[in-house]
Amino acid sequence: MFRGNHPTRVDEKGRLKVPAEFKRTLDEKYGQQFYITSRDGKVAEIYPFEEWQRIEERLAKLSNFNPAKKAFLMRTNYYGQQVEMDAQGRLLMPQVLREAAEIKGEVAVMGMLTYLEVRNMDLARAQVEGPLSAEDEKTLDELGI
Amino acid sequence: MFRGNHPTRVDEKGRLKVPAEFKRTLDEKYGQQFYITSRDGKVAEIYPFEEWQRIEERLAKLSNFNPAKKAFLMRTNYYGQQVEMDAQGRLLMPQVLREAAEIKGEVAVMGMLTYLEVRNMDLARAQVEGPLSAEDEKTLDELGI
DNA sequence: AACAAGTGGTAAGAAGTGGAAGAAATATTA
DNA sequence: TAATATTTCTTCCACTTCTTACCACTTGTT
Repeated sequence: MFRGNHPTRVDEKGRLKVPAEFKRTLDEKYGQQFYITSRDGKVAEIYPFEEWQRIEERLAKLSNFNPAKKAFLMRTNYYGQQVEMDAQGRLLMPQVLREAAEIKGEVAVMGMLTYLEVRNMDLARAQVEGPLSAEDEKTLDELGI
Repeated sequence: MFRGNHPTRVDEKGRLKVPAEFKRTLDEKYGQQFYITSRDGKVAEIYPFEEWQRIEERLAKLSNFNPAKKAFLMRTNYYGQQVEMDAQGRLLMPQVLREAAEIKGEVAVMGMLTYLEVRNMDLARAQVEGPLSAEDEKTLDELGI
């Protein structure tokens, strides 16, 4: 299960160094194959291939004419590529995605339990600056968080 | 149950010495694993891992599209890391969080019953200086406090 | 004085980085 | 169209930096 933020770098060749903490989990639970994509072009998503296949299975239950399925596949196919980790623990990020999400230099790699999200560090920081809205605090308060 | 303020220090390597008083409770009730994060970037929160999982369970009840859940997870994921205590009773604070909340040198560790809050000592002092606002006093008065 | 708590340093190994060599793809020219 | 040149991409190797686990000392407390 992936949790928390482990900052890392993407070099000029577009290779993302997988943070050691996440790599340990990947090595013991998954293979070397990954599917890297995005559903909005702002955040890159790294799926161990086995996890991506689960998503495909769920999609298979929907008709090929289902608009949500078509829209989702259009996006994930556009940004996506199957990628293998190299011997140094790096992943080559798809170029279209790198350009769309400004994935270069310092990036935040955030654990989303079953997969990883990659964001441009500056954009991520900007997004979390400032307090939660009063409305959001109320929702969380009701849950006892 | 954690209560009160036990000041301690964070060394240049970012290691926070857990005050003995809190460590006793941690040793007898919890494991060595912690989730350290923040919801506002101003105050670090240290959760025994078991306690953090409870929060995750409560969040699981909300839809992934719930704005409060999204905002909360974005922040806690951005600042957060899973951390293990070393043999000397120290916790390595995540670097992004140290920088955001100015966690270095003298800090206040305050017991929040199920978890701990860590603040830069100077900022904490400034925050408690001066009297309570008239509005706050009124609220408390109505409760008979 | 003895023990618990807190602090600092170090060295081995892990993590991270850059670059060179080889392979593949594309372009160029006869 | 085929042969060759050029460029881009990819894989692999070697070096450097940094982390972290451990050890040892200092300070404080009972």
